[in-house]
Amino acid sequence: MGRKTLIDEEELISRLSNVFREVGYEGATLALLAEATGLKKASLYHRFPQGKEQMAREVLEKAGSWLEEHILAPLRAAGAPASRIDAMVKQLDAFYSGGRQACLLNMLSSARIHGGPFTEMIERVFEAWIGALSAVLLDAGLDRKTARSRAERTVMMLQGSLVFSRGMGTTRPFREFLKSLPAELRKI
Amino acid sequence: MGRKTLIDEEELISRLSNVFREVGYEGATLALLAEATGLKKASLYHRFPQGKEQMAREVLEKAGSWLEEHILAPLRAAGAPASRIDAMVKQLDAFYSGGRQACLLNMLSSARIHGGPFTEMIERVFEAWIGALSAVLLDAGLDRKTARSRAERTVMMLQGSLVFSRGMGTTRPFREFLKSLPAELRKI
DNA sequence: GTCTATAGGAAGATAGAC
DNA sequence: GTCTATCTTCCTATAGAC
Repeated sequence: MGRKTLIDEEELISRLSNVFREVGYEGATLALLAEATGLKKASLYHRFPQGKEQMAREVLEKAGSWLEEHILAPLRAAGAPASRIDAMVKQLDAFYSGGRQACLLNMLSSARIHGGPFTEMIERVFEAWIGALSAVLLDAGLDRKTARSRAERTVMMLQGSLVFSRGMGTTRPFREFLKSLPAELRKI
Repeated sequence: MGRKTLIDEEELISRLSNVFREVGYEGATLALLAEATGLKKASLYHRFPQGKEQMAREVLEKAGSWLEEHILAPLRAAGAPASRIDAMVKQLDAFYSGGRQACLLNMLSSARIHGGPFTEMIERVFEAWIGALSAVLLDAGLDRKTARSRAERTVMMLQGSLVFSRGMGTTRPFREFLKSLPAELRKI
């Protein structure tokens, strides 16, 4: 030992992600990130030569590809719109740990970096999410405008339920929102 | 000069508030806060002996009393529920600068302070807001459970629309949400 | 690949003059 | 009440041994 990888890539990114989701970009000190990963600061720099900004970028990229794989791909898959939406709900529940973990898109959007290196990626993720959700609702028979509007409202309600859950110190709002979502989207 | 107050209380809190709303608690450095207010760090400490934490606390208190005065009191006032809601929408639009400024309740809820000195106040503000909104919807003829649920959803959508607006770099989601709100609340 | 040690700077906070 | 100057602590980042 001493020369081997002590923590695998996936777990490393996941632990870093937890920190950024809890305290945001500025709140995530290298001391916190090191503690969460079990690595020393210098080891983190070996893996991420550009430091904290690179860590946040890779964490955000990972979240984007996770969303693509576990949420968007299933939304585009074959099957009834209703069952595709049920699948999304299940994955969202897991991704946000039943409402206990905040969304990176919210926690990183205030990072005051020169020009904002996360801005573009955050926009892309939001856009992809709403696009895929719109497509399902189109399949379900909604017209283009209504589908887009309802997709946007869904993403906003998800974000809002996470903010509200965190602020109130309970996961109930998030859980109730997820529970009501399939019926909401089926309306009209 | 030199011994006089160069900035009045209200304006001071307002400028500090803008910084916390933009970059959150950890992102709000004393350098930023000093720049925004036109005061030097030492002057800020003269006014806020407990430093940044006190600044954030007073800013949050001010936001709470602003909400009470401009949003909750009008919600409780005499008049048709619909017109009281219209009044709230107008005030919300001003308070969030048409969607350009984030909500303190979101931006301060991740402040990683020993035990979280803001937690309690954030909960209280959310609770008061939803209570007042529920009461209006009760007046409008909704049953207790539905009124409460719709009030919560309104607050969540507001938060979500602000998060989404910031993430997408446009105020459109916030503005559209506000515009649709009166009709939404009138349903059923 | 991980570590200890440390540089260099920015952060929060204070002292004391005016 | 505001300022300049300074202190201390924490933070980001690097050097170099193993």
